[in-house]
Amino acid sequence: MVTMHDVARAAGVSQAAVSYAFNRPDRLSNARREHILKIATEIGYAGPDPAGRSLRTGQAGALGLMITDSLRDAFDDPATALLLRGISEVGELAEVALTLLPFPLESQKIAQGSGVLLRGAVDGFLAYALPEGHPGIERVLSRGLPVVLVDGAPDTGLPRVGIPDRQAAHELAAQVLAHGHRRVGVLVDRLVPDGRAGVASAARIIEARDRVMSERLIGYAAAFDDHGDRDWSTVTVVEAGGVDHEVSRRAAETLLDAAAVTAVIAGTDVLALATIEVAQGRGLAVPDDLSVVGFDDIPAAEAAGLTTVRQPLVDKGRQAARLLLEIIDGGPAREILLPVEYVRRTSLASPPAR
Amino acid sequence: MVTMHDVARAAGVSQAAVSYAFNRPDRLSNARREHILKIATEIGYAGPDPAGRSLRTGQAGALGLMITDSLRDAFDDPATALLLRGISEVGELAEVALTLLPFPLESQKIAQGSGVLLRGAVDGFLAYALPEGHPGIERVLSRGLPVVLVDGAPDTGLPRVGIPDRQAAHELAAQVLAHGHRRVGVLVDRLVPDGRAGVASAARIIEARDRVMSERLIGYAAAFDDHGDRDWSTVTVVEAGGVDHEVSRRAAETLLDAAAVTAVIAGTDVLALATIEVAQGRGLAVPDDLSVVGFDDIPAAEAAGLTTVRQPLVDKGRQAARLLLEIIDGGPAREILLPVEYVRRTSLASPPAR
DNA sequence: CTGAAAGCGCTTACAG
DNA sequence: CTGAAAGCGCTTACAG
Repeated sequence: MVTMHDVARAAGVSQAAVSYAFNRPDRLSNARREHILKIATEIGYAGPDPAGRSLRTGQAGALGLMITDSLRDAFDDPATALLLRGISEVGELAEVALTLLPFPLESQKIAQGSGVLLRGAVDGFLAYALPEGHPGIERVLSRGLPVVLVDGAPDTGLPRVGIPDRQAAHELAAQVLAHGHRRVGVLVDRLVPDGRAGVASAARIIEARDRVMSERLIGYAAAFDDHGDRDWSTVTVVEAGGVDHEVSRRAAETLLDAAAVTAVIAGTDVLALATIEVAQGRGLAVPDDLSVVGFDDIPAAEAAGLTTVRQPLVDKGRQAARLLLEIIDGGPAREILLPVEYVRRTSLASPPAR
Repeated sequence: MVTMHDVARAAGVSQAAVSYAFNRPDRLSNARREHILKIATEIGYAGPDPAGRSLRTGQAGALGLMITDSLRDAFDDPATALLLRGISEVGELAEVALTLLPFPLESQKIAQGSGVLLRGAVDGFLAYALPEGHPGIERVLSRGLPVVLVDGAPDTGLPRVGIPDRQAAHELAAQVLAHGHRRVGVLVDRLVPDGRAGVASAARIIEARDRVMSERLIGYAAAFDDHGDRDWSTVTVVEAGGVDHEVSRRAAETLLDAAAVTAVIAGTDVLALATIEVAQGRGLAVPDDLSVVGFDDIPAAEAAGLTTVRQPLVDKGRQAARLLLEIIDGGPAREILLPVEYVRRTSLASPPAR
């Protein structure tokens, strides 16, 4: 490997001069600088080795991304894709790399202290939708690196970017109830990251560790409480156990099999769109036979006429990356709450006159 | 910052012992190891600092991903998402991180030697669909790190994972012609990464620097040549200038405005699906009024009944990541060609009897 | 504007 | 099974 030292010798200058040639053009005369750069190219030196620089400066030049359990899911989910877009936009501007950290599911590995989480050379972490009590957060915190939560628990004291999930869900469910629906089903992607799927018991709902889903559920339930004559306890909640299209469809099937509902409140647009598909496959017209509402307003929601809650997904990514960069630079930890908006389209109507 | 040295002092052992406690459990007695680990936790040492380890071992523990110009696009494109899934699957297994390298569009920056491309701490690069002559490749190569091309030029001598684009395109176009189409239009995402959109001149097609698109064009043209009575020169080729849904739709509009075609051969499924949308918006039935074929077989293709070419997108990612890992480990550079398959659905039929 | 020197945190070959 | 020592490639405070 050609090092700075080699270039310095070949160019007849000190090692410091070579470093300056690459990093501090102002500290060298132009001629000197160009001479050094020319020699460097000649002997095949591509520039300072990141490992050396990183050790010396204490900066990695990269942001770590902790995404739920598996990266696989991340690339499957439209909402996540938009978030990543916002994050990478900022990363690009700031010229920092984005490091996706594979997250071994076996928490034993994480706890042991092995794993990329601890070895990844990053300056800080963005933790996306990590379930509560996930050992990853703790380990990362123990490295002493800044962490910004995205869609995480609102009460940890950690800097965080999110939306008012509970209120938005409340408002949305209120709309559904205002249309007169009495037999309502709810779909969530997952409550506890154990892959379990199917009708969720009350206990399961209480032990939910995915804070975003649980906040939304609280919002839905609150809307029922507002009405004296609607009973949240009659609502069937089905958990998909994942975020992909396949499990979403299956969850919709389970719900439609389990209860004769006139409206489905889906915790995400992906679930809502899968529900519309499944309903239509069963010959149910949306919204005439079945109303469906979602959450997120992913791009595909519009074409499907889905009534939903819009959250600024790309902007959430941007804000999160900026906040992390700020904190790395010594800025204060703070919480950013982004605005949401009820989007009325055509998938919500009054229940069919039976 | 708490270092290994601090732990060693606190535990009353040598620095080497601390290193062993974390990296080579077999070189220490169990009691000793546990004592060290306990002390480490007590004084807040989370494990070896990646920067130090990286400098010492010469390994970064991360794979770099070079994706066209902007990461933004990557998260927009279903085919890329599947590729990333395959890559991350392997990364997860091998416990290496995936570093997305923001790619400044201004090639000046790259040429200057600044930029994350040179600073990113990675052990090798996966270069995805990089246009020919892109300065990034050269710079990265100059770092002396292994590079695996994914969907790149087939004749650079660099290790590469791809598919037989030309033959597959040839076969697909042959199917279109066999159905009797004479007025055919072609859609490509981009030929030259300058964002230009619209009808592509012959010169523009020749100067194409996106090798995948140009290979597919060659295949299409070859199919025309096979037929004595079809003239490739009458084919209108429209370039979208990007990969997202919006520009894809616009390209379809441009094509349908420019020529009265009975069939559209789209260079990607995203373009094909956009074409179907636009056609239906104009009151054209697919395939009765207009046949459309795509390329890739992304998940959405099936529901749309799109006739296309299936390529194993996830597997392409897996193979590429594995190959890069192999080469980093000293394995030989080689080329992997993945199989493709013509997928007949309903979007291709005979042209309407006029 | 330039150079000599220290040291960032770690791993490993070596000697015991 | 254990420890002392070297050195990975770099940047920067300091002295000139």
